[in-house]
Order: sequence, then C-alpha cells, then structure tokens
Amino acid sequence: MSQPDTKQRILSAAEHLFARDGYHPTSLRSITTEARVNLAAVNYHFGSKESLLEAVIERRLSPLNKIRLAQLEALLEKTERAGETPTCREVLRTFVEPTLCLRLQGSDSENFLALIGRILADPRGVAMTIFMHHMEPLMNRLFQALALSLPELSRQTLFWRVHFTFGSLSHIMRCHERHAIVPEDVDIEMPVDDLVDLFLDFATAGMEATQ
Amino acid sequence: MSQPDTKQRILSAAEHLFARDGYHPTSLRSITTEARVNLAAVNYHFGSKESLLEAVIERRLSPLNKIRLAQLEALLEKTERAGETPTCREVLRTFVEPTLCLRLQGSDSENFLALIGRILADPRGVAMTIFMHHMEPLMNRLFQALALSLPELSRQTLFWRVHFTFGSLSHIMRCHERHAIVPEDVDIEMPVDDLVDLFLDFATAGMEATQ
DNA sequence: GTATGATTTAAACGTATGTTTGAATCAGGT
DNA sequence: ACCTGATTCAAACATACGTTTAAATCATAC
Repeated sequence: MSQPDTKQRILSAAEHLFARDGYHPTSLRSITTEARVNLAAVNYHFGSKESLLEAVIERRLSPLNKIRLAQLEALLEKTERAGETPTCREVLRTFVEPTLCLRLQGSDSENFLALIGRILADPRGVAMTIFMHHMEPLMNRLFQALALSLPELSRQTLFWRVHFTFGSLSHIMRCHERHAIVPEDVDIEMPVDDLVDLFLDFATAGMEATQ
Repeated sequence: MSQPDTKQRILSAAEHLFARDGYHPTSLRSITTEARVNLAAVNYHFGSKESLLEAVIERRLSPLNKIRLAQLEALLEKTERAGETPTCREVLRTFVEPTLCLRLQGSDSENFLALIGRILADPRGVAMTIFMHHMEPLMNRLFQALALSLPELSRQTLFWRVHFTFGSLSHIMRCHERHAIVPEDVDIEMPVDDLVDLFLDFATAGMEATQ
C-alpha cells in the first residue's frame, strides 16, 4: 500500500495544526498522526520541523504572490496605456482580493491564511525571514504603485499607512472565527466579496485621509 | 541577602522574554536566569508558567484599562454636558493614546505592548481568554461610544471597522522594531505623539468612510 | 538565643520533544 | 527471479522542559 502523496499529506496536516495552535506548540507526533504517516517521515522528506514550516509557506505563498503580482502589473499597464494613474482602491484590491479569496478554495487555504497571520505576529520567528524574502519584490512594487496613486503623500506617511493597512489585513486573516467581542445583535458571517469591499472601503479611506 | 522583589523581577523578566520570543519558546529557566532567581521561584510564587503569564498581563492591563475607561467616560460626560456627540477621533484617542504612551514609561511597558500584540495574534491561546475578560467592559463601552459618534453606520459595518482598527493597532504594538520592508529613503523613527496622530488620521478616516 | 514560618536552593523527577537508526517493505528495471 | 534505490516502520536516543521535593537559609517575634 504505497502512498506517494505522503509529502502533501504532511504539508496539509502541518498547515492545519501550525495555523490552529502555532508552530511551537505543535509536535511532529500530532502532525504525523493527523497525516496518518510514520513519525520519521517528516525528517525523511523535509529534514527538520523548521524546513517543514518553510515548505508549508512556500507551497501556497509562491502561487499567491504570482497572482497578486500579475494583477498589479496588469492594472499598471492598463492605466498607463490610458494615460491615467491607478486609484488607491484598485491597487489595494490586487493585493487584498487574491488573499481573502483563498477562503473560497477549500479549508486548506483558509488554514494558510491563519498561518500567515501568525507569522506576521512573530517578528523574530523563524518564519518571518523566509516570508519576507518571498514578499519583498511584491511589496516594493506595491509601494511604488501606491505612491503613484497617492502623489500628495510623503514617503513616510505613505509607509506608515501601508503598515496600518497590512496590520488590519493580517488581523482579518487570523480571525475567521470570532475572538473579538461581538455585540449580540451583530452577524459576523459575511461572503468574501462583501468582506473585500468592506475592507477596501476602510483601507482606501485611511490611505487617502487628508492629514 | 533577602530579595523581597523576587516576584517583580520574575514578572519583568517574563514580560520581556514572552514579548520577545513568545510564550511557548520561552523556558522558565531562561526567565529565572534573567531575573537572577532560583528556578523553583516561579512555581513557588505563581504556581505555574501559565499563572505567571496571567500575572504578567494583569499587572499592566488593569491600570491601563482604568486609564482608558476614565478618559472615555470623561469624554462622554463632557460632550453630553455640552449637548454634543463626541467625534470618532476623540473616542479612538481615549483608547489609542494611553496605549501607545506606554512606550514612554520605560522599556518594561514597551515589552508589554509587544506581548499584547502577540496575544491578539493567538486566538486560541491560553492568554486570549483572560485578556478578553479584562477587555470586555471597556470594549462594550467603546463600541457604544463609537456608535454614538457614527450614527449613520450599520452595527455590522461598525463592528467590522472597529475590528480593522484594532488590527492596525495591534500591528503597531508588535512592531516597534522594523520587520516590514522599509524603502531606504523612509525614516521609521517617530515620536509617540506623532505616531498617535498619524494613526488617528488613518483610523478615523477609515471609520468614517462613506460606503 | 531560639523557635517559627516564609523563602531560597540544589537536585531530581517524569514526561514530551525533535531527531536518528537500522531493519523491513515497496516499486521498477533488467 | 533478482537486484537496487527509495520509502516506511518501530524503536531508541539525547535533550529540554515544567514541576516537585526536601534540606538549607532567611526574617521576625518572643
């Protein structure tokens, strides 16, 4: 009974448990149990727990960033051909929409969202370095595009507002279940498209605020 | 050579290390070493590692929330006497300013900010429950006040925008050191007062955005 | 000075962890 | 059928952890 998908099963189980409980509290034994795989399989296929975490990140972040970058470049080309500058909302959408849409592609991707939220909350963690390595080209391009769409902002103000925006986004990514205090008359369930618009209303207004 | 401040030294060392490395990766041995205290002192004075975390949170969160609540109540009284409603910016300031001002009171408080940022990033963590217990009365009052200052918003929209705002704030709390990608011409250093205003510009505009 | 309770200390305990090992099993080619 | 390299497996390894223990030390009151 061979199982050629051992690596993928480990990746999915690790993604799930890292996202739910965090990297350190999750043991290799709980991962291999959930993946119905021998304990030694992780070290055999990935080398170490830390390398497994890298692989988990890489598996989803690479394609996601490809999509985000492609959408951003397409927007910049389109507006340039028309002799216009892109709006802040359009630029942010190229980043935010592919992110939150991971929720639609099954629960695995949803786990990944929560995991990234955790990584962003651990500035000195092992994952931050490799995460930032993946993000750097996209972030630079995004910053460029936002500067184009908000020419009246100083570079410093722009940087901080991008920082604030990413803070909000990482917060949403983490909390697909309620952990905030929710007034009893508020329904927290929401289709992804509506959430994207709700977020873009907020973030665009914040980015475009008059000082 | 008695050391009646053993408990406080443990609390400060734990606050520092929990904030820097996270709860799980931090060992009692590293805490007691940094506090120059015997290993068994933690279990003697606090009972367990988890109870120590609770004590760390309690020590600073209680006075902080007292200040935040007092400022909020003062604002609400003042505006009510004047027959006005508070502005969204004023309401948010009562929460944000005491928070970020912890940076001014020495490095210990700064550590606490980062720790809270971590707690908010771990929805199922042991600390979230006791943190939320401390926050609930204040959050309810804050939500009330924001609803007063933004009467045209639906409860649901208001909730989500508060959620976004707290996401931004927790992100700042975590990252007093640079971990985002910073363009080389941007100076990230900033006085606390300026940061408060920069954040309130962003958050107020986001909260008040026309849908 | 001595007795008493609180605190500190060094050492050990039991357990859980990431990793390694070496034999067993599998798949594919000749 | 047999060899070969890749993969799986149960077991063990070394280490680090949170916690407990019991003796030693301290502070305080009589």
